[in-house]
Amino acid sequence: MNQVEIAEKLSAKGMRVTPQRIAILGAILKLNNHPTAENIIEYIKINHPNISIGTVYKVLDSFVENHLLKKVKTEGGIMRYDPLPFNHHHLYCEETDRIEDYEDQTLDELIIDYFEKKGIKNFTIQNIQLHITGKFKH
Amino acid sequence: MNQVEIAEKLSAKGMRVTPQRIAILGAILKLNNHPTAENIIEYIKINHPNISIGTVYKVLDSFVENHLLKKVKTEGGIMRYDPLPFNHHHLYCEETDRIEDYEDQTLDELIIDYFEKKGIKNFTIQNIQLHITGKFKH
DNA sequence: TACTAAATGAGAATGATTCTCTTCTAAGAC
DNA sequence: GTCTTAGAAGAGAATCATTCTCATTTAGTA
Repeated sequence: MNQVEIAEKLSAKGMRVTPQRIAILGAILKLNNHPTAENIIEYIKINHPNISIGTVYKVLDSFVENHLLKKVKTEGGIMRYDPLPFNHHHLYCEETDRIEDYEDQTLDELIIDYFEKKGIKNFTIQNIQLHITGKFKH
Repeated sequence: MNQVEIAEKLSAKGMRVTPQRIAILGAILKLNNHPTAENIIEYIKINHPNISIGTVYKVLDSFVENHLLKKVKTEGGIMRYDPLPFNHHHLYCEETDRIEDYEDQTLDELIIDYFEKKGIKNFTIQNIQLHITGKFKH
């Protein structure tokens, strides 16, 4: 996704298009590894040494608010970010701290069907996400 | 679970039985809401005002290492803890920050069967956990 | 081109967690 | 029951991740 496309995404969300925001969203898409704020800061420092840490945190928050990003569920401590807007699942490797997206429409349908029939007492489901832990083979 | 049972659990894991450890694990079981370290500290301060914050963090870490607790997957920032040792799923209410355990053996079998047949390319599955977000009705 | 509300930069502040060093104690040996 | 000691705890400093504050800059509209 190039800068023009990113700018369009921002506009579409009613957000001002600033070089910092383009850089930050671009970094996340390029890194493509559910990065932490620190990963993102390190990455953009190369081409944008003047973007401040506070700005990165504020921009990330505004992206989450505007549904351009989602925070990844991890075991706490440090936030990680996910640019994929549509629902998907995650593969976690605890050894390497690597998180990969996992999409499986057949399984989605299976689970959605199951809960349409069964439901959960006293609970209205809004989203279902699988977190699969294990090991990557490479 | 009373103090004797907690002590037995600690012994069974080869851990020294100390009043602090009994108090901390007891608090988590009593709170029964995937508490943060701060929640736990506040709770045990009532009956154990001298247990230090550093101790609580160290004890929590040792419980995780010894499989007495698991860290809950959340969207980062603050760690929460889960005393249930066997696999289960979680219901998340983002409005209230409430997390409830969800067990569904039928669904477990369905998903395990599915992955036994299908598998995931380049990935060895170790555990599958559902994270269901939505709203509690009370 | 001018204007201004929104965004950014920079660094201080905050909160959550980890670290360090001294003191205490659980549990094993006798 | 006493002694010993490795492991645990207490206390507070240190670190880290994130948030806050205020002055300055700027995107986008008129």
